[in-house]
Amino acid sequence: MMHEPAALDQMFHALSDRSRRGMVDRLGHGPASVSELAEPLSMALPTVMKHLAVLERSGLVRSEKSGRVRTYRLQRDALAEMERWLVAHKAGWNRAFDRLEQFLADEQPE
Amino acid sequence: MMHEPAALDQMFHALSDRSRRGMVDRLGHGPASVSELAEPLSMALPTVMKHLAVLERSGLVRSEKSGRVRTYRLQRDALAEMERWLVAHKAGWNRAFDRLEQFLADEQPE
DNA sequence: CTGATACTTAGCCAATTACGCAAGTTTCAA
DNA sequence: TTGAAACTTGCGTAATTGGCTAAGTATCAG
Repeated sequence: MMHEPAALDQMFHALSDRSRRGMVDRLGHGPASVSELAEPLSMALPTVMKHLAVLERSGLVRSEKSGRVRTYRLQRDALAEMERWLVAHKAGWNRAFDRLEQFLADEQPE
Repeated sequence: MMHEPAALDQMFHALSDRSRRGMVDRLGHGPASVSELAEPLSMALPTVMKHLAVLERSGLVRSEKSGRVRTYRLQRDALAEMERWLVAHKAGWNRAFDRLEQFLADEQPE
């Protein structure tokens, strides 16, 4: 259960920035070029590229260049690992509160 | 649709560190004191406290002090927001690949 | 060949983060 | 009241981030 690969670090980190989440959002509507991704984000192009590099390192997106255009798209199954973690821990969350309720119930039989 | 509160930043960031995920994991089994959380993590206490501060700022956990012991516990419903984001975007992920498949099907009628 | 397009690379900077050590502070127990 | 336990605070340092400008490189259109 302690497999927790470093990839998880990268993915959570990648999504901890609003601009990057915005890019992911955009890519959910289909592949896009660097400038298309940059357009809504009042930021210099090199800054956008750094964000894209973070996303790509995390494995959430991938890109390929054709001519002078680099196209980014979502990486299939990339969310799987994060989802696994969240689902596994949601269980823990619930267990914790179940126990709390149990405890309260025991404390105050009224 | 662009509600994306800053809390999401904090939560994703909080979970982007393996030690912090470990603490959350531990708290899934029940509340714990600072030293209990520190014990398995070969780190100085002040370092552990900073990690805990990050988790608490994110809203994922909360703590209260009684006597000289501060007890941490998971914050109910904290994962809800992250889950909402992930679920919403998993849809995007799937949509993207549905379209890709459609495209490939159109391109190569063979 | 020339210029515009679409990225890339190479710095630079301010702010934040991650970590550690050392020295507090507050409780609790004897 | 003395000492240990359990945090807390206060630094200091090194690395990382998120942003920029300026100057490349590589295509593509004419």
